[in-house]
Amino acid sequence: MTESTELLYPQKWLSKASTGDRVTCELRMQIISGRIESGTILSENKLAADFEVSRSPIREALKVLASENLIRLERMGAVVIGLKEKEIEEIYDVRLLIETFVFERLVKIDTKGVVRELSKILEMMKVAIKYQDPDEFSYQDVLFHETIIRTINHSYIMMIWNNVKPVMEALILLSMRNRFEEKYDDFARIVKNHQLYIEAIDTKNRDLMIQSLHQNFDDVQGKVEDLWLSQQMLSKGVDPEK
Amino acid sequence: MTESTELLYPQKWLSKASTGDRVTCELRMQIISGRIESGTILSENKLAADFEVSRSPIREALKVLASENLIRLERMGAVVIGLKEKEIEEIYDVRLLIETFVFERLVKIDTKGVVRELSKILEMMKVAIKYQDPDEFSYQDVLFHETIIRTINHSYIMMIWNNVKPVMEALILLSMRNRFEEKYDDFARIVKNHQLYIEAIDTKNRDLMIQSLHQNFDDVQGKVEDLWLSQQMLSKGVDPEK
DNA sequence: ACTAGGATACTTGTATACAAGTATTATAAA
DNA sequence: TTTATAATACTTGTATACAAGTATCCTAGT
Repeated sequence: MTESTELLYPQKWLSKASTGDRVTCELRMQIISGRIESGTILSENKLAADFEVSRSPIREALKVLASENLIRLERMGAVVIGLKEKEIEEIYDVRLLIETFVFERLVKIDTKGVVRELSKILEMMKVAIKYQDPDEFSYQDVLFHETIIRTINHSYIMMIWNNVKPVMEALILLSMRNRFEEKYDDFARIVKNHQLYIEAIDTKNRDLMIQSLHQNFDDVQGKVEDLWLSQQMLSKGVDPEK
Repeated sequence: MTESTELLYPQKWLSKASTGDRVTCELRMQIISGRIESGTILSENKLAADFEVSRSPIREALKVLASENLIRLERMGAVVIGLKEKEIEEIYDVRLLIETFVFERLVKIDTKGVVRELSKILEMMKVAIKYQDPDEFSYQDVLFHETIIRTINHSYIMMIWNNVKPVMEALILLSMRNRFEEKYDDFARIVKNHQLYIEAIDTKNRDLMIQSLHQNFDDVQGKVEDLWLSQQMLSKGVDPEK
């Protein structure tokens, strides 16, 4: 497989990243986007040849992706698992689990600071929409949720977040790029949901928070299937089943 | 630092493990036990010299320990974080989070199989007590909870478990070794709590489950401080404050 | 005495070499 | 034709070499 295909991960996010990190991010995107199909067996040597790097950063990347449940390390080669509907739902479960836990802590502390911070991020998201920059929008979206989580200062919840964050980031990135081209008016709703989330935190309204959290998920999940289909058609022609 | 100190991690659990895994497990135990104090700066070269292996398995170990929040990888060296009270409580949070989630799924499915399996494990735990084998007991204890979690077939919950499991394992291991020497009759209560847990799953009694989960935590947590003190005195003499 | 600058001894990240083990394939014998 | 065996081409795991960057310490100059 020659390297004639373009890179999926935003290069400007990798300005100071190591080769290992670059490989990790790019491989992750290729797996989640479906460019590398699930079931594929990856070999360290082959990947090293494809990426034109040594096995060291490749090994590093595979370890990370395995910890994210995107691949499964076996005796001979790494088997690509990828993200199917089941996995997407599971990630949703985890995110719901994390953020509801976080919310329970948030209602006990002063949230003025974080509300202000979230408002700023939301403004940034609006600007990203205005200038039609899906990558910037995705970055701010992920940052939005990370900011909320970081507030409660819980290192082991943060650990969980750090494990799901890259996958979520990739998922949102792909979804947003797709929608900037087709369903541009979706973004008004997304912004509104985030506004609702901020309000929930500000007023410490538990029900409102759950509601906006679910809606926010629907925003991503609803269009994921479209994404797959387009990606799959792009990569292997037709056959949209199985 | 010459290697005149004995190994903390059960060697028989490492029969087919790679050098990297051995280093990971041993380093984890040394950090959690306090033999390596928090704040210590670890260097790859020094560790490689101490363990008499190359830097490759050391690097692997440090990456894993960093993902478990036991160390923090920085520019020059890895800073040991370790487990203080705060971290222990956080791990407890995560475990409560996971297992309550799991329970909500369990009540919706047939639990005959898992109840039987758990009963078997509990029998094994009793045997381990009878023959005063703290390592075997700890193994079965961890297996008990893993079995519960595995039942719901949720790869991303499993991912979280896989991240906290090694830390919990080490914690339980150290705690149990300590208690086999001093508070032998604690085990009757532990067994009883596990019996309660099984019953909760069998009868799908949510309250009972929460109750036994909390008690089970108290079993571990209650004695953790003793453990620290003994370990700290063992490693650096006196001074039990700060 | 004190500061500036450079040599030195670290650090990590990547590439490469080697060892040991496993799947595959081809060949030879029944 | 089928089966057993041996050679080969993989695989991963570990060790080592090298490059680039950073902290430290020592020296020289003021």
